[in-house]
Formats: sequence, C-alpha cells, structure tokens
Amino acid sequence: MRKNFLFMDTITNKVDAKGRVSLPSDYRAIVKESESQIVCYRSLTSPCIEGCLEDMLEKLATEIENSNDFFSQEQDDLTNLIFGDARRFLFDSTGRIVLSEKLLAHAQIKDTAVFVGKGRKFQIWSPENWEKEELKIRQRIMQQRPVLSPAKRSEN
Amino acid sequence: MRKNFLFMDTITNKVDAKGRVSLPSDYRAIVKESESQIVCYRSLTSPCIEGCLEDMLEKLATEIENSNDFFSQEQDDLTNLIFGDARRFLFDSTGRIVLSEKLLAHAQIKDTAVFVGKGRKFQIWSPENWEKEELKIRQRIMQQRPVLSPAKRSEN
DNA sequence: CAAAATACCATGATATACCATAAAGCATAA
DNA sequence: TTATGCTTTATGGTATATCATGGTATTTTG
Repeated sequence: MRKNFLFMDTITNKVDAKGRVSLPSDYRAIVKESESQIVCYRSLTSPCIEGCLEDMLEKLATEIENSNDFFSQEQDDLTNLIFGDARRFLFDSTGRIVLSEKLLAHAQIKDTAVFVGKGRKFQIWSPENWEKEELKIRQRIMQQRPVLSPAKRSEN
Repeated sequence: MRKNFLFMDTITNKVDAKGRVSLPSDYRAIVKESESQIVCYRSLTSPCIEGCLEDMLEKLATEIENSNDFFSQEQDDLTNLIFGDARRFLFDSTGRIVLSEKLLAHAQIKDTAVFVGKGRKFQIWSPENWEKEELKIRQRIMQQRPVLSPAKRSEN
C-alpha cells in the first residue's frame, strides 16, 4: 500500500436482520486502492466497533515480532485482545459487510449504524451512543480551550 | 516467505472422541498460502495449547543462534522446552487436525476447543479457561493502559 | 493380525455471493 | 435557479458455496 488514505465523514446506514450494512462508498474506495482489507474489533475503551485496514495490524504484529520479546506478558495480553477479537470483513458486490452478533452487541447497535471517520481508522456507533459521545467530545474541547474566538464559537 | 498473514478472531469448535478438531478455515488459508505447516506445543505459561507456523520457530531458532547474549540462559531454556514439545499438525481434506492427549490434557480440553488468534501465533483453550483468562487480561490491560507504549496505536 | 492412526465421504447448517429495485446524488441544458 | 436524464449507492430478497462435524474406509505400525 503506502498510499495516502483517510477515513472521514459521518455516515448513517441501516443494519438488517442478518447484520448486513453498507460500508460507506468512500471506505470501499480506500480498500480497493490499498489492496488491503477491512478489519473490525470491539473498542477497548468505548461501546463501539473499531475498524482499520489489515495493513495496520500487520504493522503492529511485525513490531511485536521484531521486539525480541518473545515471552513478554504485556505483549501477550495485547495480542490476545486485539488479534483475538479482530476479524476481516470483506464486502460483497453490493458493498455490504455483515457484522457479527458479538460486535453489534458491544456497540449496542440494533438497526442503524453510524460510521465515524478517524483518519487511519474508523468507528461504528449506535446513533444514541454516538450522539452522547459527540457531545462529550465537544465539551472536552471547549474546556481545554477556554479562549476560543467568538467567531469560532458561533460557527456550525 | 515474508508473506502477510495474521491469526485472528476467536472461534469455538468441537473436539470429538478421537481428538479431532476443525482448524478455523482462515487459519487453513494461511497455511496454504504460506506453504508452511502448523506447529503446536504446550504453552509455557498458561493452561492452553500454542500454535504457529513452522517458519516462526525457524525464526526463533535463528535468533537464539545469533544472539550471543550472555544473560539469555533463561530464554535458552524456554526455547528448549518449546522445541522439545513442538510437533507438526497436518489437517486432512476436511480441515481437521488431531490433537494429542498430552496437549488436550495440558489445556484441560474435553469436547470443545476455543481458537484465539494472536497475530503471528494462536492459542487453543478450553471454553472455561479462556473465559477466565480473557477477564484477567482485560483487567490487567485497563490498569496498565496509560503506560502501554504499543497500545498508543489502538487509542481513540 | 490387531489396534491405532490417518484419509475420505455425506449431511445439514451457516455464511457468502449475486440479482433486482428503489433511492439519492450529479451533471447538463433550459 | 429549475427540470431532466444518467450514474452511483443503498437495501430487500434469494440462490449458491463453504464449512463444521458425524460417520466410515483405508492405511500404517507394532
């Protein structure tokens, strides 16, 4: 790969009874260009699904492999959680992936999924949880920047 | 080789009276692509079976050979244990391997085996032991999280 | 030859790939 | 701007292929 790519935007799609969702078309374009695959796993810290390109995990695996720390407990834990949870998700000719029950349950997703771009990775939220999360994020930002210009504040 | 491959996901399969288990189909695909073989041995630190491609053990052996580390006696011992225990496991035309009594006993596996991907290697657990282990790991990770360096990558 | 290990066959369940229609974006021309 | 046709995308439905697993045949080995 080594191409530039960014997962961006926020897109809401339907999830049917079988767990099928359309991957946003921009994301599909990234997959095609990169010649890699989408990999998803439960976020370690939030009630959402996280996704990235398999290349990213490849990189992680290589780092661990080369760290000469064949028997480290910490690495063992990490690899168990990340690789033990992650799975490839190929999309069919209509652009859909099917999310597993495990992932959907973790993210509390029923019939609607919100894809949120995060650059090198992306997240999938339930509409309710994402709404709350976005609010939290905005509040954190505001606190950290008390001196935002009035113009900026009235934007949006 | 240097092909890309990752053992991922957590998959539960049945073990019959003869010790036969289906190797997850993704794992089989890796074996075919790599033109290497699956090797399994008793984990040195946990009640589980550990597996990887034979290439990996090759690499480990080379590393030991080339590191004239005066203080690596411990690592040397560990690798001796692994090589003394490891064995090739070929799968038949239906995708099954036959786990030995020794391995099954060590992992306390009766009629169900849980395959847990770890990137370049994987583990096989009994459902009960894996459940406990996963919980332990999550607790440890949560505690250490702020100081984990490789984990930066998986941050939000 | 007996016992065990290994390879092959058959089946149902499940996941995957494909088809068809609807909806939405996009460009061009009026 | 507004209307019109075209292309791309989303989504419900269905056919197909794959996989896990119980069973049996065949080979190996002691």
